[in-house]
Amino acid sequence: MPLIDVAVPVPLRQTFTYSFEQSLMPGVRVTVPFGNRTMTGVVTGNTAHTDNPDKVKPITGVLDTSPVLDECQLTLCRWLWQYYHHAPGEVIHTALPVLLRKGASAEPEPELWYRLSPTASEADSADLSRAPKQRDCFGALQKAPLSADVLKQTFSATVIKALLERNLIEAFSREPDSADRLWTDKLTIGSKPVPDQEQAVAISAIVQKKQTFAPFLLEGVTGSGKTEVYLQAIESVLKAGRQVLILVPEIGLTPQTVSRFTTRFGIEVGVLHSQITDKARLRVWQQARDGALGIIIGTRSAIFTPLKYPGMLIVDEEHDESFKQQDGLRYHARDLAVMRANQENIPLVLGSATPSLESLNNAINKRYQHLQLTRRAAGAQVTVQHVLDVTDQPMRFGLAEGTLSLMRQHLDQGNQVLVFVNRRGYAPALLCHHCGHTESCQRCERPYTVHKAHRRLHCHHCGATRPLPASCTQCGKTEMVTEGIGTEQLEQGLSQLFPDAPQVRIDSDSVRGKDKLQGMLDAINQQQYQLLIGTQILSKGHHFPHVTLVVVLDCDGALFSGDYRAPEKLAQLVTQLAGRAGRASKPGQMWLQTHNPQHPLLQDLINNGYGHFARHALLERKMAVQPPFGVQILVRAEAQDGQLAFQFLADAASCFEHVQLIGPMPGLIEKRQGRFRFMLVLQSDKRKHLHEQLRLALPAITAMPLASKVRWSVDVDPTDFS
DNA sequence: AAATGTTCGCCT
DNA sequence: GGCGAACATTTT
Repeated sequence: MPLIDVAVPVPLRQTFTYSFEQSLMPGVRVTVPFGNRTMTGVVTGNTAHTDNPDKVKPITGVLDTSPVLDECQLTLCRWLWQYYHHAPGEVIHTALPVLLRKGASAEPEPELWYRLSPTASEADSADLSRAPKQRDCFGALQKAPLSADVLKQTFSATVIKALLERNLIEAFSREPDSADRLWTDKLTIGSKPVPDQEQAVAISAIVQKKQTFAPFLLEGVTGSGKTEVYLQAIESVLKAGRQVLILVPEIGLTPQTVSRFTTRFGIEVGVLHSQITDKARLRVWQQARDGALGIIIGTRSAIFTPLKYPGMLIVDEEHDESFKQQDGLRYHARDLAVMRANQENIPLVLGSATPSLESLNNAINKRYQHLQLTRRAAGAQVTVQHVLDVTDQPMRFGLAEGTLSLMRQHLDQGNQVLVFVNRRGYAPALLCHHCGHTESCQRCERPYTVHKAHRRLHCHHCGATRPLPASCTQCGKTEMVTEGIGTEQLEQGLSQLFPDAPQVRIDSDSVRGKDKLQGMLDAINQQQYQLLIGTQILSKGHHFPHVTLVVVLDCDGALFSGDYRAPEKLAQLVTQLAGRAGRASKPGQMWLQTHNPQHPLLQDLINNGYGHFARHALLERKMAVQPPFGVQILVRAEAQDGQLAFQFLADAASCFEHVQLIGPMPGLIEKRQGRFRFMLVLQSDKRKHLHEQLRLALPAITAMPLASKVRWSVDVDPTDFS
């Protein structure tokens, strides 16, 4: 009997060998006995040898006639479990839509359709004269049978139900049409602008590389028309009958983004994001696999979407942190996109106004072809950036006098002003004026954030909340004072200082609910508000043409953070924010409040721009042998008893030779949800060597007695050190 | 991870 | 001796 390797969804770094009467195609789902239960696994290969022949059991069921993972996807999965040192079963689990993990059929379900019942006749139509809706519905079905989906767009469920009860129509099920490449007929190219010279160069460079692996870094300042380059490159791929997969950051997938593609090409676009239902996700997966969709646009996990006719991959805003998964299989979708494009032999476009240092380095080394858009289209304007020294300045709600008078000027001219703070809530801490005690979350040992609107304290690390205390929990005195400024307090303060300027606050608290953000953004651009207060969300993808002044409240935190990536993140944020404001007739300006106006990073950024800053930052990384010049792998551990987590990492550390070790040390957030967190950084200048060392050490680490007592995980190429 | 089997302390 | 909690073992 042939032996078959199966990836079973358990957190063990191995596949399991089963037997079956015949060999099976890799990528086919099977049910297998596992311990005392049965599980759904995926065939990864056929094998001749096994180390434990006496343990081999037979496969009990085969779920698929054709594989749910094609050759290319399986290769990517193998790469994933080796590169990220993760359990094969869990890798395959993440690569499949939820419903397929649960054993649902991978083939499209028969659709529900309606037609006239054989007994119905012309005369029945007349009987319906007193029920006009039913008569119309009957009339529609007289012409041709219709699918339930289509019928329900015009008629309500009650109308259909009534006709069914009268036995005038009947339901039947029908195999869905094979829609393979039907979109090629519908493809129409909407009106498009003539690209400028830089755009034209970029487009032709990409279009040339059909059906070959070719990575591009498209570095385009905001307003330089990156999207137009995407659109015209996509056009050429679609015309060749090939599919395009586009990855966007979590926050960037708005109806507007999608409509840019539908209006240009007139074809349906498959959309994948975290909000979508399991059923809808499976449907897009099937349609993409069957070649029924020309364009698929989605967030991180969309990188696993199968394509029948792969033509091109695009990662927009490639620097965005949301492309890196921060739990389970900690893959980076941008890096996986590079592997995938290589595997599928198609071009890959990584686009950003503020490219990651990793991608920029690859472009400088000529591993990626570097395409630059430096000119802004007519109508866009450079926002001038300044530093505002707040040392010894009297501050009101976190704003210096100088800042306030600037704001007054811009508001008086009828323009919009955007104030950026990176803290939600009213204030980041509540303390006792008498004894100095700071109210802190017991589980995280971090100060609570004050939310005045809800009259509660919230822990932003673990989500715990409790009522706002009237008196100090330590000494019982009732004089409680807040420390620091959050969006909520700023909103309140600014309404006092500028009572005539209508204002709006945009942070994850105020935009809870799916269409709320869009509504607020529309209202802003219709100039219903003059003063915009908000967090990160404001820096992502939306344009504010009436904003002429951007104020960043405090950038000192990022300059002296324990996270060596913090300056890069600040530079990206500031540059993205600056790119959101103003237009030709109303140029914008930006002021960064700081206690360190002479800080070289700040000076470089505002005087020379992100591109220069990033190249300089790369030099510093090179000297420090930090990524992308050095390789890092993080081993994290957490436990209720901090000593156990620390000891586990200390034991793990002793398994390595010739690897630079940092730690074990506490995480940037030392305690979360009642567990103490530690990390061990493995570092080397040679990627292969580090991975080899870890591969050799992992069996020993897994076998350590403490390994089952603490929660631990491996994070390759970490971006977050909390 | 999850389900089993094993050990051990405490109660009557 | 009986019971449940805590801990250890196994998974092909």
